[in-house]
Amino acid sequence: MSAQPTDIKAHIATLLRAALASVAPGESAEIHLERPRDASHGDFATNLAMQLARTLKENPRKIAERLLHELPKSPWILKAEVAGAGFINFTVASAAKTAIVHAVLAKGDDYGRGEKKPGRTQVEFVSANPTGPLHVGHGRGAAYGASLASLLAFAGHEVCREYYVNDAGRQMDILAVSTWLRYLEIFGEQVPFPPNAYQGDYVKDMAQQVKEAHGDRYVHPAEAVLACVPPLVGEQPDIEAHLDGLISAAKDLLGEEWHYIHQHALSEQLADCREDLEEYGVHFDCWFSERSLYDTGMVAKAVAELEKRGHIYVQDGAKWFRSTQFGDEKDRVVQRENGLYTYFASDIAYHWNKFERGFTRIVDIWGADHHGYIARVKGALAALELDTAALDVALVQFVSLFRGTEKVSMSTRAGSYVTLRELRQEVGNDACRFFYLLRKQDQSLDFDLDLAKSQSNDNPVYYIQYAHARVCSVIAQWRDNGGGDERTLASADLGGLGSERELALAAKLAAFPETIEGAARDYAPHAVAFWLRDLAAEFHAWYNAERLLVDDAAQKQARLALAVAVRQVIRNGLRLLGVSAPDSM
RNA sequence: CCGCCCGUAGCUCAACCGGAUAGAGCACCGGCCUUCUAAGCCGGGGGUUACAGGUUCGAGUCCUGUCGGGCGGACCA
Repeated sequence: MSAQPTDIKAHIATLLRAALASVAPGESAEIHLERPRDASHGDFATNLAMQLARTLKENPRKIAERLLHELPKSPWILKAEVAGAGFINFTVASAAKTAIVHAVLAKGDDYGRGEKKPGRTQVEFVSANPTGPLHVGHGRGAAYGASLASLLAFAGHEVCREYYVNDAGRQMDILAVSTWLRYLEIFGEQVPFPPNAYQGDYVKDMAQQVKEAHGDRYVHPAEAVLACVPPLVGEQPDIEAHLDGLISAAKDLLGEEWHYIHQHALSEQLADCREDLEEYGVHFDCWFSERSLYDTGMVAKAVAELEKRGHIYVQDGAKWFRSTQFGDEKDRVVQRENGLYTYFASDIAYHWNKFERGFTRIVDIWGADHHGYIARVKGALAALELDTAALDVALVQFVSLFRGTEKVSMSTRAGSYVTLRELRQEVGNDACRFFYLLRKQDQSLDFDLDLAKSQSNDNPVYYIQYAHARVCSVIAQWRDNGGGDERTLASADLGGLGSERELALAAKLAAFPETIEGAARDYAPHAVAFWLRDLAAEFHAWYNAERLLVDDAAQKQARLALAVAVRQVIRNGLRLLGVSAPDSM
């Protein structure tokens, strides 16, 4: 008799391959085994015969019969039969199902971890401009990116989590000049604050910090500032040009000291952002500076390389990348008439740099409004003869925030938004992370604050955590009543398990690794969230139907072992989602 | 006008890269606490998967078109 297989699914696949070899030699059809929703269809089902029907030109049921006839006997298969249009359904022995409990307890935190995969994956996410607090939209990108990265890592990939810091653009200049104008206000120099500058109170806080550190060192008379700026006149004044004028004025008047204001604003906002994310349980391995791409000449080098390869032309004084040759709908400017590079140019350099750092898979997580950007970035990679297939872009749809039925408008510049920090304080980190993950990232999300707050006790995350806490509670009582060390449960005799619910639970635990694999493949952490909800539901049903602390010692051991295995899998799953697994609630 | 993402129960969403009778939660109705946490369990009603074609053993899933919604279409980022 063969040794009991630790992976019954793989065992069946092996049997099927053997049958396939004798029924259709040379056929290399992929063995696809699924777990039927309907219990009457057994524990596993394959559509192999239906797949073969195409090439063999034969009735799928007949093929299934022949496969079944050639299927090697196994003591772990109780029944294998043809059903429906040509499915082969397998029913496996109880012992082959419950064996998973030992596997879970032996592997512990590593149960579900995939084999180490070759290559290096980078996941870049959030990457919000460091010009103000993160808001609820960033919260979704952060929750998705962090969980996806954890999921990929757990599935066996080497993963690097990166935040791209946009510290080189006009937005940073606007933040710096906003800070400076608030600083001037403190000293009574009234320069009208532009409506398109950053309005938030945090700007005033930074201005105050500058004053406390350096006194009036950066003060210039309001008249001197306004003298450099074209006044706002007419029906529709050009407020953008006015703002640019203020930036120029600030640079001229402050000289080298402009950089201090600029740097102060940047490092303050970045530190705030980092702290916010760490509290949220979102960690980055690398904070990559856009400005460094300019400082090291990478941007100029990237444009020069495209030019060398003949993909650049000059028109109206600007340099254009011929992205239409690579599937984009129009060509794109990389260097403006005024000599400044565009954001796109630094992004080409950035992605080239990602390849140069040795990543074999690059995952960019962008807001859905950037979707038009994919074609041009891939086009640039193709022009540089880099592997465009190595770049995957996951678009995260928008979050609309509601207070009841009232939609909350969100604008960073206007300063009217709910911050991620406020959201976390109101809803809690766990519920917040989980709520975001409860839908696919490519679905737009209505986040009702009132609902999230009032329903926080009905949030499914508590349902899952409760299952975990319940097991902890039972184990604590068992231990207090002389049960001993729970580690002894790892070798418990599982013969006491046999009810339908127990076998279904064991089968569910066995499906965890393939759930991880599928979720990682599809970039779909939400699949883990839904799966955990199902697991918790099966556990709660069992818990209500049957006592764990029964008198029969052997049965008690077996049930407790199953419960601890469930707890372990919940813990492993929640960890990937960035949600805590509390011992009590 | 063009491109991308969508359209599934009253609401919010799933559905194993084409599989068997499309599933959950919320809401609604009815039951279960002197025993391990009732943040729980058990039961019930609720669907022409926007619409029309096509591909095949089989379509919510793939293709075409129509309708409806969201987001894009800067020498902004």
